[in-house]
Amino acid sequence: MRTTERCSLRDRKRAETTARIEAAAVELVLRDGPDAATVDAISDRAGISPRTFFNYFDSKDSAILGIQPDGGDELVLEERLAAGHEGEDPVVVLVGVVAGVLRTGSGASSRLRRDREAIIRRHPEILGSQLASLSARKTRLLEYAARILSGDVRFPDDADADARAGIVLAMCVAAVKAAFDEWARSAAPVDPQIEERAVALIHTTLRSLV
Amino acid sequence: MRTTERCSLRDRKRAETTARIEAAAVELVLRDGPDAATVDAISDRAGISPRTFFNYFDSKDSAILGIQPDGGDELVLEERLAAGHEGEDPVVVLVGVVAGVLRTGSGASSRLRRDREAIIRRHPEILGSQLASLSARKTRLLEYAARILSGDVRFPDDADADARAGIVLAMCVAAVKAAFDEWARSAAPVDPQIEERAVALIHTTLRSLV
DNA sequence: ATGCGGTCCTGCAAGTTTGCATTACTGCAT
DNA sequence: ATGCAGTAATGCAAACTTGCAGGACCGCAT
Repeated sequence: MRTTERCSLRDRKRAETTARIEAAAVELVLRDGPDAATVDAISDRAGISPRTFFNYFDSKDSAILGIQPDGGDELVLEERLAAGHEGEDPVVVLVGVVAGVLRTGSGASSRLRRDREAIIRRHPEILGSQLASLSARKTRLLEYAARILSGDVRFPDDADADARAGIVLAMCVAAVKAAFDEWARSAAPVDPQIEERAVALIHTTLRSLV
Repeated sequence: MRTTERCSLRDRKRAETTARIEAAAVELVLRDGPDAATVDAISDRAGISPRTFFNYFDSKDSAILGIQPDGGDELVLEERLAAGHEGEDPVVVLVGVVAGVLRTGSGASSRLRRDREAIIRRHPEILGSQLASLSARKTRLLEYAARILSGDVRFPDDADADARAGIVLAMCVAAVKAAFDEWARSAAPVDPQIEERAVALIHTTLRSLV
């Protein structure tokens, strides 16, 4: 649960404010569309100042999708890394991480999750722009990608390791985006298949390329 | 030459204004840094209103690097496509196109080109953010990628063709970015090698992946 | 309970970017 | 030369985003 994280008053307040912002953002987008859901309006509804909004989220879109700023996914990532990906296909791991970042807020209520699904369906641009800034802003993600690749025997540990990590990460992001787009177009079921679909897309692409 | 494109007065004026904006942007960035080079300052120096600035370029950074808005690279792309890429490796073609978009302004004076090199070296973030928005905003690029891939026998022509095009394009963009980063770090020579380097990076990555 | 150090919230101002409406200019036909 | 239609330039306002500075609040030691 997101609302009773760790017992300090400060932490509780932060969690509550975060939840209020996410709820406000999602409700306003569903009710009035993404253009009418301005930062001012969201902040108003969440009971904070617009300046404070940006202390909680990097952008309007991040708030809508519930993507915590850089430090927030720390947990998700460490978790996945700790979950021993030894011998696993780095592509599978990375696709999982990328999809996981998009799901930072998935500890939230099922109501929120359902609403977000609807939003992504109706306004795919939002997810698109967020995915675009993923590979750009999230240096951390790149570090993790490099770390994962360095744990794979197939990848040499030379000076180009970082460059390769960037390339593989970009591939994974693009695949996740493609999988989401497909899911958004067809009135399909829910997400767990999305990661598998992304991996499958990468594999067929690679098979064609080589 | 960019300043004597097609003889209509209108076209000449447009070309001249474009050139003035690019020159102003580059000079200001070199003199005062990217933060001090505001849109207002650039527009002032170019003798236009700040609003007009955005009729010529999509963003401050695009102006600095001389990247024309979506329609601008039409020519570059058509040219490359016309130059018969039959039987050529789609990766090579795409890397060329991506690098080409970054060089839209390369018809400009050699002075401008040298200054831009210096800017990219000193402020790599600019190139980074531009590359990030490439795969996001440039729908056209994606279309071309799909077209190129559809011309290659190895790629099936099924429903996933667009998804695969997105993945390959993302790979190429990431590779070009990596190649540029490398070039920016080492006090290396000039650009023609960058495309080859990007292709090489992709190939070693693929070899490791499969 | 009080006070201290650190964190958080807020207002303000600057900068980027876009939409809309108004005005000016170019290209072309008369 | 004149006028018309389309295109370009501009001003204006709104929205997003970030840095800075002042004040409020929380956690903790005394």
